[in-house]
Parts: sequence; structure tokens; C-alpha cells
Amino acid sequence: MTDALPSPPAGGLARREGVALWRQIQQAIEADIAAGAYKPGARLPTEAELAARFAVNRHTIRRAMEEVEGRGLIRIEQGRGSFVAEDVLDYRLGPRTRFSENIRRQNREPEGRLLRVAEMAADATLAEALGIRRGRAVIVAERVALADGRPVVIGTHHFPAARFRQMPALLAVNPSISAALAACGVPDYRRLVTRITARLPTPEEAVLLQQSRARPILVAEAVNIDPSGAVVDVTFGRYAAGRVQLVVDS
Amino acid sequence: MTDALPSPPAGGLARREGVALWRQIQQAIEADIAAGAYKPGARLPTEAELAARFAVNRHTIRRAMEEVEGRGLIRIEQGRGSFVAEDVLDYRLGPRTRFSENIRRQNREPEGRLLRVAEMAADATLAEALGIRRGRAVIVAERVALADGRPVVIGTHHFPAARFRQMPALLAVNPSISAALAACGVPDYRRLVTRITARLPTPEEAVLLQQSRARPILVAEAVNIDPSGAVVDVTFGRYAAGRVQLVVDS
DNA sequence: TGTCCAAATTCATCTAGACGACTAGTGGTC
DNA sequence: GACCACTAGTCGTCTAGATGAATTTGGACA
Repeated sequence: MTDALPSPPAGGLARREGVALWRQIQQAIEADIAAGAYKPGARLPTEAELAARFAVNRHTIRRAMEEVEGRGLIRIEQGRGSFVAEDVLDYRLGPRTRFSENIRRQNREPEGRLLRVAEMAADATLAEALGIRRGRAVIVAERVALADGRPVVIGTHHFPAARFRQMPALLAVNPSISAALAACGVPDYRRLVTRITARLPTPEEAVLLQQSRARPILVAEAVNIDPSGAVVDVTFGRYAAGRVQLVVDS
Repeated sequence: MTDALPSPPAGGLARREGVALWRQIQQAIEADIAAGAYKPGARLPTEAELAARFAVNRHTIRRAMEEVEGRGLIRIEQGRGSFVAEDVLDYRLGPRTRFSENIRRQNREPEGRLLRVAEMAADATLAEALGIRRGRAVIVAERVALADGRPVVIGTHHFPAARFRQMPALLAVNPSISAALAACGVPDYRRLVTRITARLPTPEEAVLLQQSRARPILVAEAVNIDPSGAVVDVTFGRYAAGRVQLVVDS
């Protein structure tokens, strides 16, 4: 015998028994992974092979695999194959959250890449959150932050333009937000509140985070204030749920 | 003309242009919803209707709709149709998180339903978190918490059995965790740390949360301690991302 | 040796059709 | 009025096959 691997359940698949075939296959695959039949990073059999082994149509296998991917156990790559997912990073959310420190604490190398900086008028929601009047100028900076070269989060930062005029120029030189804020006279700031939710990514987000579109992302909206209590920025962070876990200390 | 609704993009769909048809359809539908073409809770056209309108196969529509559902904009119900999603609830995560208070603060009616209580041996991870020895007995309580009759979170609580012997009996009478803890001599406790991630639900979770399996759930692992610092319980909460947003104050 | 192109591999998208499962109504019986 | 069986409408699953897109492999060729 070759491998004791993605075998159909002992009694074969139960057809017409109320449980979808793809669901049974999904469970079989997940069980194999949980049982350690494949190591993290290892490649799974191709869809065609699995289809033959389970004696179903390839589309049925695809349905099952897509679900396994959504559960975070594997990663599917076009033209290459499917691979068992690797371990995740802890990302600490606290009053003094700073990306670089956070990552370095896990012995990984932080890195930031600026995607774009623009100016826009604040809509009602944003104006309210920033404590400025609606229509006032806001500087929007979009950034991807990486750990060991792997994207972890896409951050969209909103600063009141009146106070942070030099922001674009500063970020162009150094994409660190904390450094830029310090240069703008805000050496210290803290996170007031964070709102977290989850959803599937847009195509762009999936590309930027180098993650499958079937895998959910965590969306965290944060409000940062300076020591005087004034709102410094409102940020939307989109985290690759496959690679990060948010940790809240209280 | 009848409605200005889920119309294919003006120029029709772009075939062979590098963007999948289902993706274009998804965007068209999302745009219609964002534009307010349908009110929250309103029913969308059937898959067959949309297939005719966009001139594609029903499977292509299904692919698009599934994605829209994953993004949280609609809810698809077998035998009924698809409906535009409604508003979400804020769930505050803080040191003193208590489900009932949390929900009542939003002017909703909290409710708890006990699913099961069991005793099991602590595995290595759980023992470590609870500060007990591996193999020691742990009481596991699974509960669904609802707001206004809609499920919000499935909680799986783990208590060291040695200290909380009466837990099962207490919970059988009143499914409130805080009440049961109080009766066990822990009138006060606080949350030490919370770990948050996102994934797609298992079939059981989807049923319990009354949510589609295509919609992600938020998974929060919390550790609660009593005033002396001893660990009281370790809880895994699985939140319906479509209905809740976690809020972290810091 | 190194480069480039073509073929093979593998996943992605789209179509087509059949049937199952669930929901909500319709109309009958008791 | 309560209950039940039936039916039409709608989403869910499965199969089958064709073609496209991304990646890797391996041979031709300079």
C-alpha cells in the first residue's frame, strides 16, 4: 500500500442519506489533516485524483475543498495544487498598539508598504468619528504591513488634514505611521476603541493579502487619540484571518 | 419600465475580458444594494429570474450570490429566496463583559439557552489555560445566547470541575453564567485576555446561529479570572459575523 | 550553460440538465 | 376551526463536458 491518505470513509460515501456528498468529503479531508496525514505546507492530491478516489465528479471535490479552504485548513493555488495551511501569528490589540513592536515581539521582521495617499472630504460618519466638520479635508493613507515578507494587514488611515498637512510627504519617506505622527508633533497616542467584524475579502484585498477569496478577513475599525483626548486618526485594518489572530488584553 | 433594478451593467457583461462573469454579476448586485435599490429585508429576484436577466446560467448567478452573501450583504434561504441583510449589533468586549448587560445596553432582550453540560478530562492546552493539571476533570457547558430571539453567540465554557461541582445543577435551573458563578462563590470575575479569529462555520454552528454556511463567524477565546487572579473559566465564543460586531474599549 | 518556447499539469469558469429539499400556500376532510 | 395532503415555487446538490488561465516541466537551440 502507498499512503494511508485521503481515503473515502470506511463504508464509502452515504448517498441519499441527508448529508451532501461534498460535506462528507470535506469531513474526510479535514479529518485526514487533523490526523496529521499531511504536514503543514504539504501538497494534497489533485482534484482529479481525489475525484477518482472518492468516485465523484470533480466539481463535487471542488465544492468540498473550497469549504476546507474557508475553514482555514488549506490554501488552493491555481496551476499548482492545494496545500495544508501553516501556523498563525498573534496580533495584540491594546491601547498602545504599534505594528512594528507587535510583530517584533513575535520574533518576526516587520515591514510597511505605502499603497497610496490621497486627500478627500470627510463624509458624515468619518467627520463624526474624527471630531471635525463634514466636508473638511481628510488625508487617507493606505498601507500594507508585512511580517517576514508575508502580508498581515491592509490599513486605511484617515487623518484630519488641517492638523497633519505634512503627512503625505513624511509617509513617502518612511511608511511608518507612528514615525510620521511623531514628526507631526504627536509622539504618543493611544487606541480608544476597536470594532471588529469578519467578512469575505474583495478581490483587491485578497490579492494584497495574498490570500484566497474564500478565506474570511477580520476587519477592525480603530480610533486613536492623543494624550489630550483629540482624535488623531480613524483606521480600518483588514487582517488575513488565515495568518493572524487578534489578541485583546483587558 | 418596471423597476430600475438588478440590471446587467449598461454595456452588458464583458466576456473573455479577464474578469469572471460571476464577479461582474456580483458587483452589479452589490452596487444595486449599495444604491438602495432594495431595502434591508427586501427579497431579491429569484436565481432563475436573475439568470434570465443577465443571460447566464443559473449556476453562474449562484456563484455570484454566494459571494455577496459571504460579504454580508444578503442572506439566502432555501425554498424562500434571497434577502437583503439587516443591521448589526455591537457586542462590547471588555474586562467586565457580561452577556445580558451587554445586550440590554442596546435595548434588546437577552436570552440564554443551555445546549449541554458535560464533564471531560483536560487536554494539555486546556489544562495550561485553566492552571490545572492535565487529565483533571473539567465541566463543559455549551450555550446559545440570543438577543430579541435571534442567536448571537454560541459559547463553550470550560470550568475546573474541582471548584465548580454544582455548575451543572445551577445552569440547568438558570442558564446565566454569571448567576451560576455567583452561586459558586465567584460574585465577580474579569476577562484577562481574548483571542479573536474568523472562519467559516461548521454545519452545526451555522444551524445554531441561524446563519448561512457561506458567512464567516468570529471566534473569540476568552480567559476569565476571579479577583484573586485564579482562572475561573476558558470560553470559546462563536459570533454570527452577520449580526454582531465586536467592540474593544481600551 | 543558459534562454526561450511548447506541452503538460492543474485549478477556474461557464454551460446544461436532472433531481432533491424546503417553504408556503391551497383546498379538502373531519 | 384544526389538521392534512398536495402542489407550485425556490434554493441545493450532483453529474458531465468544454474551455480558459496559471504554473511547471522539459526539450530545442544558441
